[in-house]
Amino acid sequence: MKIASVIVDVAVMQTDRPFDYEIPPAWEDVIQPGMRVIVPFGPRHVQGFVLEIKEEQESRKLKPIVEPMDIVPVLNKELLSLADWLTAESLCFKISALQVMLPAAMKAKYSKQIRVTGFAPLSLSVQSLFNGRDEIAWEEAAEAGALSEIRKEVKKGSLDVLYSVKSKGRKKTVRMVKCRLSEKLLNETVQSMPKNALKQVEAMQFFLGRTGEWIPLKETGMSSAVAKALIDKELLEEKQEEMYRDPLAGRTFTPDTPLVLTDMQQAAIEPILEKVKEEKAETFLLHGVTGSGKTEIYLQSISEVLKKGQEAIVLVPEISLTPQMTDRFKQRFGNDVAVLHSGLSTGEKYDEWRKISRKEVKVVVGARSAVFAPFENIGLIIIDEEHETSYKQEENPRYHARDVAIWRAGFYGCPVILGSATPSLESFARAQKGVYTLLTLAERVNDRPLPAVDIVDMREELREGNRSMFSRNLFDKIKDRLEKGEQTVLFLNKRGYSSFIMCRDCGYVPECPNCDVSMTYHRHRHQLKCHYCGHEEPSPNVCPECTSEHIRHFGTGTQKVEEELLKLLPEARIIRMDVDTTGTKGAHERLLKKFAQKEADILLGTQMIAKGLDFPDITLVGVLSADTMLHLPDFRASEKTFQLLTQVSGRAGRHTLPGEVVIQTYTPEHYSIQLAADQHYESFYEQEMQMRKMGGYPPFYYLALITVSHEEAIMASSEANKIVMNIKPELSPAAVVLGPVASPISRINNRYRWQCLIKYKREPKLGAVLKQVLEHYAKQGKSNGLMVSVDIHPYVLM
DNA sequence: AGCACGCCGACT
DNA sequence: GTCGGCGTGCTC
Repeated sequence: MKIASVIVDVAVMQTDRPFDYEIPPAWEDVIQPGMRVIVPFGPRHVQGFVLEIKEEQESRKLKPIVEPMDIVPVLNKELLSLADWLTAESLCFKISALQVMLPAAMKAKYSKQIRVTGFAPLSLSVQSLFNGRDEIAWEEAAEAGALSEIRKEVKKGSLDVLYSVKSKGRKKTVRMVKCRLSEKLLNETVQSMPKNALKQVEAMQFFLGRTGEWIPLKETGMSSAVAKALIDKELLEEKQEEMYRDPLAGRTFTPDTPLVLTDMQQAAIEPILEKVKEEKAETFLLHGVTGSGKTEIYLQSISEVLKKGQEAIVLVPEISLTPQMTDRFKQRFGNDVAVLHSGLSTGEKYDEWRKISRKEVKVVVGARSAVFAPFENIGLIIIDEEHETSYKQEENPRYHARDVAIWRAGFYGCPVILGSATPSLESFARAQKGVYTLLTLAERVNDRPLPAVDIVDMREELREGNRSMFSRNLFDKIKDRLEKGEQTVLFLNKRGYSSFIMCRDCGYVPECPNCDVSMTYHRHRHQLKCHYCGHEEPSPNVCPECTSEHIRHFGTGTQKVEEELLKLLPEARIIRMDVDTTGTKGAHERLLKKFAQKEADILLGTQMIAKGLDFPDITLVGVLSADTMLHLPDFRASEKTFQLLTQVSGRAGRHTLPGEVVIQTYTPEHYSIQLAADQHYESFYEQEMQMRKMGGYPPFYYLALITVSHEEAIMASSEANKIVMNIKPELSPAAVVLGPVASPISRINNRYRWQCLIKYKREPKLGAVLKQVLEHYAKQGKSNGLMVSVDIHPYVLM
């Protein structure tokens, strides 16, 4: 008999293995590895992925597959083995690794119906619930509080529970109609149709000269009632045609042509093209200062790949997946490009995915998850802004897109380009060691100078009596640009946009009742919100501790900056970009467009404006507080600060007008600020490498983070201790185990969190040991309420 | 994760 | 004596 081994859609340790199912003879030629199927699992039906198909001589009693969910496999052999690797690397469940490769629309949606069997009579109360129908939704019975009643009926055999599985996403279709008559017959019919059927005659006349042609119903102008009548009369025929939702509808792209490369660009692209030609896997680190023309190198490398009939994947950080960026790919490669980003609806993403899967496009530009694009002949993978932390997924499977890209490139034998003006220390260190090949673009295209950078010591400002958030230096320069009609970008180096409130009299700061974090103030709704558990409450007008009315809205959010700016420069036209103003679809694009068209003088924003902005009239960039990020409990704080400041500075003076940058800080002596001002990557690298070496952090050590949580602090800490005791003897003496200590965020959702950090260089057994820990707590933990999670190569240590 | 089965307290 | 609480164990 033919047997399929299937991974079921139940993400827990106990079901994290293949289950065997009989393939019914009817599906024997249909079902293949990589397909989704519906299988019975216990009393219900669930979605599953076929891993392999086996032929067995002896028949055994297995449940049969209910039905396939796909006509062709959604995951090919390569992606299936990538899932194996992901599972092992990130210690996730196999099902999570499989799901992450597919668009959300292909997740299963489960529902239950209750059906009358007719085998036995129904009780009166249940009869009235069904009210003549022979099937109702489970939820309806639940709402009516009739579940126990229903259960009894099911036992009696008078009712049945149906479990259904559906794919979430729908293919979008359009109704098409065609006239079935010949031209001659149509003419006659139009004449002979009853005169009172005016609309029908009108509709049929539309088809004169287009008989036999499929036309979207919409274009014929007839109503659906008319269409129905004509179809019933067999004058028309209809069908549903599958179509793609078009996220770029109404946008046109002026095709562009390759630019002439500078000598430096030429030198950088040659080794890449060579590997493309040889079809050899090699990872290049393309280190190019801002404005040095990395994108053109990407574009021309891709061109070469397409010429060979191969495909290319381009990863871009979500935050810079702006039209400005994607348009360049669209302009160069037109309809060969699919774009995947979070701004698309589930359906739109599904459509883009299908275009890729059917090989209707050759290039994918997208955020992290686009690294799983189901191409089968990849010739190049590019990761732009390689250092961005958003390439690491912070939920299971906790993968890094860079690692996945390199794996896939190994499979297909193709190069990977990691591009950045400020490479991550990990990547640059690998380039130094020769693991990656370093390519350098040291100068801006056309020799445009890097902008001049002023560092302003805000302590000094304060000492001299300037208590505003703008230093005199920055303020004068903003005023100057206003007068000259040039543009300014003001950057608030702050995670998010949020502020908190504090009582000025007693210093009370409202904290989330469930989590150990202060709450975020949302001005538009005058609410306090917790970003970790979602708890919300009205913002108090009186201090709950001391009843003082002096409540200060603390933390300089962009809104506050905007207000103060307007006070000082009422004539300035300001565009504010933060989570509040870019929440709606397309808002991001709209605001940037406004700025590009010079409808504003100042663009004020957070992280999201640090990248990709490339407007000729930006001649001033101001960083309001460069060091807010520096004091986070994160060994990467300096690196992040350096990267951000360098990126932001790169926004100024990219065209003919020279640029200036003002960086305001309370710690002007810090090397990450000093060296970012000098745009001196190598020096920063050297300096930071020393710090990492001393601290025993990456790239000198790898990290693994174990987090233990429990409702009782004691339990979390004692179990974390036990774990450490158990792990330590399994590791080599070279490994360092830090902690356990309480997590920086010591409580989330009423669960206390303890963590321990393992630093290691080579621990072949570590994966197995950690898996054991997870398995142990999956069994035990369920009853004692303990949760344990493991993050290999973590980016968030909180 | 669901869901069934099973074993103990408060109700008609 | 039954209803329903949630501990335990299983799902090809």
